[in-house]
Amino acid sequence: MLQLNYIRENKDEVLKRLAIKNFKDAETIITAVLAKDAERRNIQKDSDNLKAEANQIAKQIGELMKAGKKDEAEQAKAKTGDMKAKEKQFDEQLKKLEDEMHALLVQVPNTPSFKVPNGKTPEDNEVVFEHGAKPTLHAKAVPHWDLTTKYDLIDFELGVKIAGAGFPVYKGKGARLQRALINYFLDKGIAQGYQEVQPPIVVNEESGYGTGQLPDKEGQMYHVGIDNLYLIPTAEVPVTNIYRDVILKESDFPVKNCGYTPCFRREAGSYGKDVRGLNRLHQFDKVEIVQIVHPEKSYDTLEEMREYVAGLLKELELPFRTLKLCGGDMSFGSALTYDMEVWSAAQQRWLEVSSVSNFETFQTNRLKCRFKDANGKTQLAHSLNGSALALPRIVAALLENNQTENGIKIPKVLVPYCGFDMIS
RNA sequence: GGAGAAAUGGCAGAGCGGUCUAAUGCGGCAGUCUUGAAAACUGUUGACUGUUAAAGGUCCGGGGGUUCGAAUCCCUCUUUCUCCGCCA
Repeated sequence: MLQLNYIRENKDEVLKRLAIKNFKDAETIITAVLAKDAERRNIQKDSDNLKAEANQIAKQIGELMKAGKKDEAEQAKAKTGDMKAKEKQFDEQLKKLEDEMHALLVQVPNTPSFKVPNGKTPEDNEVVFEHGAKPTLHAKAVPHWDLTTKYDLIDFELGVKIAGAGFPVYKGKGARLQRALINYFLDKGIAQGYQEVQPPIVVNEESGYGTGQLPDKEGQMYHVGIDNLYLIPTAEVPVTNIYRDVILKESDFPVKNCGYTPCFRREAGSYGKDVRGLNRLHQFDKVEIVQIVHPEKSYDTLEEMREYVAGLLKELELPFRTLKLCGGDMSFGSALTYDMEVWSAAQQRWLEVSSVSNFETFQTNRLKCRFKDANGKTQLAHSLNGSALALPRIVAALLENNQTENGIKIPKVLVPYCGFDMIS
């Protein structure tokens, strides 16, 4: 959520930046917010004055009672008259205005960094880095959904029987490969200075709101109605919410956490080749990295995180490219996002396996995650996160790219984790 | 799931209707002393809002109520602890 103060003082800049994100109603909403804000501040002033007066009288009555001057106390009581009713009226007006302002503000996406390229669709994203040659496959090469069946690694139909489409059952070496990847990603994260955490995989409303999934993406999450909990769509939600209502010390920076969790996404409305095989699932595994940093450092941190994820892909020997997302393709809360895509050789397409974003103060403002700066002033920290990495599409690319006539080769770094070097 | 108790500042803990702008201790920070450190002593030490700065306003788990006045009384929700039951 954007900071009200910032909007108040930089209206034109906010509008200019929101335009990069192609946010249509910017002018209308921002103007409405500022109008309500001005009104609220006026009423607040009147309300505060009234309360000050009432406090004064109450104090006097206290002193009179103590001195045993009952009559004078009664006279003072009479002075309070309709103050109480007025106070109540002010409170109601203020609450109404605040609610209305809030309802408007949560609709406004984050202002993108000026580094964000203009554009509306994924085609407008900017390729900033490309690594590795696309492999040439043998003549009988097939997509991963055929390989998983051929080698009995993943049973999609069995998952349909147990839960539904999009909930695969990993078996044998397929399951072991999953476990290997999770351990590999976590070990790398720890080596990079991240603290490993195992958070809850359901969250309450407040947490969903804190990182921006609510109210914006209500329909994308599985909801446990009876307890009013949401299955997490990413570890970002519980891990970032660790810092909700926390005031950090400057010496705590950088706060680095990583965690493995299953992730659940309803993905309503998806269809076709995008959801074939492992391309898009309702439940999948992911290791997430999250950092809370000093505002001046957040863009350096973003680059560091991008490099880190790129390093993982290099070690896995997967051809990949890095995209800087354009205004129209960025997520709601992000100020700058890099997507990492691996080349899936049998499908002949790029698959997104990581998204690394700087949220600046967008999340921390909702979370009230702050720190005391050198001058002793509290200010909002910056939050960032990235997938490092999401498993299914990595598995898809590994299987497809490394298939030979004799089986599927496991990349060197994973062999110690898998306990085998070939799936055959 | 049943019965009982509790929730106060970074922590411990007092306050149970009227200077509470919340005692006291610990911790943190600054100073004195010291070559330096420790100890001791002195001072300081929350968040939000508001203002050029102040004044003022709000906050004692959340929400609501009683009252001229609520940390303190009432209702409600949540959480924690103790005992019982069930259980990986």
